[in-house]
Amino acid sequence: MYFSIMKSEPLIAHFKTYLPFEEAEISLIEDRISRRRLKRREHIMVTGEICRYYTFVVKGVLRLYGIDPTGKEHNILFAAENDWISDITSFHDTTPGVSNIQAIEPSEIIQIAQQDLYHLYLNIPKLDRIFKVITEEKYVELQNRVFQNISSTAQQRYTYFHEKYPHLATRLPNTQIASYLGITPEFLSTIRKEIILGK
Amino acid sequence: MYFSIMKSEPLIAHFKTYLPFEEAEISLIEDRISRRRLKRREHIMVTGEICRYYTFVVKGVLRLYGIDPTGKEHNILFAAENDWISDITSFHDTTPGVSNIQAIEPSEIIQIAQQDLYHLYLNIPKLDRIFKVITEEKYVELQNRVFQNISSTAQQRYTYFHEKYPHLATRLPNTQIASYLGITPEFLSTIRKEIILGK
DNA sequence: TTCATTTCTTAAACTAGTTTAAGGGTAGTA
DNA sequence: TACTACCCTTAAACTAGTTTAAGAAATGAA
Repeated sequence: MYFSIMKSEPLIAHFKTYLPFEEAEISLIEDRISRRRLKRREHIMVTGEICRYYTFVVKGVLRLYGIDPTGKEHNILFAAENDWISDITSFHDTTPGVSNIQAIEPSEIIQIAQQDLYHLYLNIPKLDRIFKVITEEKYVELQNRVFQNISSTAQQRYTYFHEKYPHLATRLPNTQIASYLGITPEFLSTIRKEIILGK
Repeated sequence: MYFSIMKSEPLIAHFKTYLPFEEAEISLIEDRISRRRLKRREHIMVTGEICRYYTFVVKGVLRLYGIDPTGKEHNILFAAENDWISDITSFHDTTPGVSNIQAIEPSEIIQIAQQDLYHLYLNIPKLDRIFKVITEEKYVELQNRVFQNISSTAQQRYTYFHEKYPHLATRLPNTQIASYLGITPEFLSTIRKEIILGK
């Protein structure tokens, strides 16, 4: 499997959008990550397993979903290019996780194992700063989603999703979007018809 | 207004649950915070204002809420003792915020202004680490809430809220809880009756 | 190119949650 | 003490979203 001379290149480019990095730091990171390809529908974690990696998406789309007591899947988030995905609690505490992570499209990812990430935190202190900022950004996104969920109708939530994530909305099957919005695919279908009819 | 010799004492105790602190660091923090009391219903931020402070709750309960286009309020989160509350985007970007923060009970808070927090980040690097962990913890909580919102009925969400936040559930008016769950107070009332009747 | 699977749509019957309106209980204040 | 504002409840009519079932359209593997 050939990628480029530096397998960490897309990840370094991502970090550099936050703070500058030196060559020595880059090669520390290069030594502590792994890179791999995923097939469509391939899982990198399932409920009950320990989440061993912090995963960065180089190419493709992944979803993190939970399963309710009746066995139904519910999409908690999507991660496309330059986004992160992991079961944070399972990863940090090394405990069995409750979520599932699956590639929706054929994808390419970079992964950092727990011990490697902790090693990097120790040797590159600005990574604490960077992941603090990344987590804050993702926290704010999630907070906006909670506000949508408690204050809007399904149609408004669907419209908001289209405006905020056009690259995802056009690329994902509607069943996946319905699951993310918390409605049935059938109801999403009627919503879409109403929007076309201008209601 | 008299609090104690160290006005930062509850905040330091909070930080020490993450990492040890030395006297020099503590006095740096002591010099960069302010402490105040809030009356019931007092606001520390309203929509359109810039959120000037990261706020730590020493005593009492605050809520962060948004207002929808029809003018209705929706509770995004509550913060009780030893929790943080702020409009993160407005705080970091110094831009007008979209949320409102209000004391539900008479409360006591510790506040850190943006410049002071950045000064502390520079001089006490482990604060980056601590706030990274705090934000991750709060992110996970919010993710669980999103899962509840998209996968459960109102009754299940109410039961979950009671189990997860008993200290809040018993202390808040039901109207505030209904707003947080994304339902009307009338429907919460019928839910509560059904639970008592064992449905 | 064909077959099998996944994805999307329609419609009818159903359930979950809202709205409106009215009334009762309680706490804070003049 | 009585007033006011707030909080909670009940019930009936309504609207938003689900379920079930069936079929059409698109996609992927052989």
